Amino acid sequence: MNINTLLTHISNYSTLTEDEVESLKSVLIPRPFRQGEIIVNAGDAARYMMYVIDGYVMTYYTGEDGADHVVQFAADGWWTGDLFSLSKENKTLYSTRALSDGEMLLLPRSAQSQLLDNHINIEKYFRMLFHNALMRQQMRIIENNINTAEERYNLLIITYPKMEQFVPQKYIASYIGITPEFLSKIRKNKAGILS
Amino acid sequence: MNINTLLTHISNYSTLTEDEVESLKSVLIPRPFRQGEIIVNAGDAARYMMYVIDGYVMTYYTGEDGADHVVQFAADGWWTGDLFSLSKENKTLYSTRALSDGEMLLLPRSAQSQLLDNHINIEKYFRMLFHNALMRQQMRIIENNINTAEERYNLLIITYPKMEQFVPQKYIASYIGITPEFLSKIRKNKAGILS
DNA sequence: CGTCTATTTGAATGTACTCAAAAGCGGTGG
DNA sequence: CCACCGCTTTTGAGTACATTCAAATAGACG
Repeated sequence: MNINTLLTHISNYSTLTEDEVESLKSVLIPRPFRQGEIIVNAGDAARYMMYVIDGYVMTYYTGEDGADHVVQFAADGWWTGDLFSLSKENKTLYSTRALSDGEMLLLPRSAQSQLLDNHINIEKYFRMLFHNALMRQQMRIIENNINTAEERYNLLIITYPKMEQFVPQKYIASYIGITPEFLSKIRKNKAGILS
Repeated sequence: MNINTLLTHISNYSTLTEDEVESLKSVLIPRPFRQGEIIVNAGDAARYMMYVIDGYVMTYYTGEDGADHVVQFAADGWWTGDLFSLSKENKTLYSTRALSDGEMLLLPRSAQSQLLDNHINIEKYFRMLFHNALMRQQMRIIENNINTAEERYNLLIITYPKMEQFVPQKYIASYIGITPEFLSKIRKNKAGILS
């Protein structure tokens, strides 16, 4: 199992002791996945945090009307899904689906609680991780309010140029909060401008 | 200074030692505020996290066009503003403004770093605080995409009924991402239905 | 009371959605 | 290898949601 990518990621935030590294290694579960596979289903017990080593996944919320709403895309080097694994909630509200073949590491809920309680540097890592994620989400809410759909789309493909190559358009549409039909029209306009 | 409200809040998440309580008390700065006062201005050095003891404040982002966008309201018992005080950034992107007279506790940036490094239970508290805030923000993004402006408004006043009494409508409009004019029309429709 | 700001109202416009149908595309089986 | 199936994307017409701009009204505060 290639845990190095995660250790490198952690080292950007916090310095783990040998002991902490070993404790972490001992509880992570490698989990390969295939394109299209549903890795976690909303309503399941909230069991894992997931760290993507290779490939692409997305996490989405299914509304009362049955429509899916993409919350997050994740590529290698990203944690994803199931923040609720740490909270009081038993069930996760979100589903996670593979957009390509790949592999992730699962960090089980109970093991994570143990790690956090016993290893201050791991606690620190997650504190900083959540803090950064929170700042980004806050900015995303503002950007959603300020920008039109077309501007949100442009921002997305500038920030993550590779995303278009592996994410079906309808999921991109969902992520930026519009219908697939309307995204198609936006793209058509852009093409017209460039030609 | 009334720090008890904060200590109670912390005790919901983490149990502090006597020593930790003393350390925390020693660095908090009471800060009374008056209605309309700008407590923090965007572009200022990111100096404090703020915990509201009494009264109401809001935190907002000023766009390139000069328009303000409300990020968060905070009443007593809420942390607010300036998440960036903990990050690498030197300047805060957000301004904080008092919506009523009241009082807050300031937790200076440097003191907070010290506290987090030296007191695992305080680190744990903030980890859980950020984690909860992150879950809420994620859900807010989804709700913004799913719901119309009218539904977002209804959701807000059901969740925080008292808010209408002290927050000017234009700020509520900003928070839910619409113009003040359109919020006025939404409210007019509701009144019509009720009469 | 007067001034300043917030809110309301209305008309015209722009942005995004719905619904329906057609076209494109990838995989599967014959 | 091709024909078909299911799913995604495109296209268009009609509609709904939300904004802009301008003007009138209402409230707050000194």
